[in-house]
Amino acid sequence: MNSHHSKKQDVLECQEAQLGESNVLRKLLKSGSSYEDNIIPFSGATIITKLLKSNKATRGTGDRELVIPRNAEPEPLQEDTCSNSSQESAEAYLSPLGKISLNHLDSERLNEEYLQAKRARVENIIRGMNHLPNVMATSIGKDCDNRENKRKQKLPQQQQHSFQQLVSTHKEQKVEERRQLKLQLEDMQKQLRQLQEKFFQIYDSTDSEADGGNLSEDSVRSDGMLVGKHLAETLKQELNSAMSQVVDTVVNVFSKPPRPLLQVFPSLEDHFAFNRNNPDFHTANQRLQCFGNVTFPSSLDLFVGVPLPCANDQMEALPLVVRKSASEHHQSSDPGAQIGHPHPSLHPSSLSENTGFISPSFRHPFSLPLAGYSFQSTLGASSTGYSSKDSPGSMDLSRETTSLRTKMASSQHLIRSCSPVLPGSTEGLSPNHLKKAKLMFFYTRYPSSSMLKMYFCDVKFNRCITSQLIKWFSNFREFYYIQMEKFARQAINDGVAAVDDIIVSRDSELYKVLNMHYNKANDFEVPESFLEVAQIALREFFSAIVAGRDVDPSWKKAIYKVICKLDSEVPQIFKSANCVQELLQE
DNA sequence: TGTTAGCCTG
DNA sequence: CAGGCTAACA
Repeated sequence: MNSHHSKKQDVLECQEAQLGESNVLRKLLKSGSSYEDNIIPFSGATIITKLLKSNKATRGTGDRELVIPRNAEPEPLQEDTCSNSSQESAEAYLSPLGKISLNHLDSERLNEEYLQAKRARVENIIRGMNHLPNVMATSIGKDCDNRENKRKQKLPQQQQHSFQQLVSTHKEQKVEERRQLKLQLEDMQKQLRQLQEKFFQIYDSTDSEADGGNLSEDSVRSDGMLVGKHLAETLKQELNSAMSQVVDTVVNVFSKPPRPLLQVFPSLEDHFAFNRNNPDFHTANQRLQCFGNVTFPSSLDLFVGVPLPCANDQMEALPLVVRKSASEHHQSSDPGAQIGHPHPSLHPSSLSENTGFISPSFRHPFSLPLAGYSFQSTLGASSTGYSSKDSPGSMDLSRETTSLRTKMASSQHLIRSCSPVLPGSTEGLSPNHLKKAKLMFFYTRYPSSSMLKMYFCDVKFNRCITSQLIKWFSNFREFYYIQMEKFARQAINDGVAAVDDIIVSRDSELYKVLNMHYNKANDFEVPESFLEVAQIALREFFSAIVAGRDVDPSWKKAIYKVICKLDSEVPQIFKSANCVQELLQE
């Protein structure tokens, strides 16, 4: 897996050795598949990780207002008693049902505790920064200690004070702490920026010959090295943005009464979405998973030195690999069971084969299509929906294959994400359009060109595009009828006598083959009507062959005539530009 | 004459 | 899946 370490990474490592710098950004880029696990506690990377985690938790509930920030808490180190106690109090405070009726003193106290929890979190972050390379100032650590003492001083005695005292001292402390905290955070942000600058100086020095040191969009796209820079540049922006959020949010938190149900950090969706109307818009979950599971080095490895294809956007991912699993599956089937016989292992909701299609032209290098990635990396080959009867050894091989396929898909995706993308309606047809067309085929085998124009409204139609789209459906039909004939003949060979014995269900091999072709990821629920039409078509072929009509060279035309009348209405959702994403989220 | 379906091939 | 080709059709 790591045998093909990239030149890019070697360069990075070399430069790192020269400068004697361990680098947060590099860690982000370099960390392996268990990205989060490998991060050294309190390294700078944890900041980002925690930010991401907080968002993950937020998104996971699906209801931001009800998110309890507890989920977003940075995990304290065991020896970090300060953080621990603070977190405990914060948790007690944040318990949604435990403390409903509060008198004023209680709320003041809880307010204080809440602030402490917030401080602990910030300190946690600051500590993280303190572990960064030498560019980070040491003053932060001191501040942290001071503040720890301060908190210890004023922890328990509050209840002995009079109400007035409590309020006034409290206000003073709050104002003072708020000020200090703000300063610290801004300082932190500045230091982080310095760190980033250093990182990018390294980058600039390596490819200054290539682009004169400019970080222009065009140059960034011009080769694999620059793609890496593009990625890093984006990361830089994200870091900056994240840090600003931290500062703003914490300052904000300290300026307002405590709100247990506060959303601490903005969701990644807001953070990364370039344009919701863009068909390439990813769900936040996908993006989150991509951060959580993506193996950056692999991705980098794979696109280093690879020319960026711009002209042809249609690259179906590794059909051979997919077919392999399918053929293995077929071999395991009873030869006589090709039609209408159940095969229990295929689960309709399997999410595994997502790599069958590469989502098109994502602009954000981190927006990897990793919904499938995490499943695959977790479940391995068994998640393909097909049961494997192979030996453990070949299981591993198959697992490797799956992993490789996933990575290559990701890398292709990355490559594509770096090709120039025109805003608005696309010039050409993207892989997503192809996927959409395939899904539409489940409803219509013979779409008119006017219908295609209606359903692909995000496409700038011209003669070429229209004929390409028509050609697609022609190809779909071709495959469809070839399968029909094949399975009809097989049924005859298998001794099926009556047409009525031919049933096409979701367990049928015919259906599986078709599903594999038009719905590789198996993430779309195929309409029942498709099964009915397929059954009719299969029976037509069966009858024609049995009757010997296939001696006529044009014997299929009669069948086509029947099938073309059986198109059903394509759901309105297919008119949406990003319907593929919408459909597959269900 | 332009468009499209279908077949064959790579 | 795309390209090339033919035949059918408007």
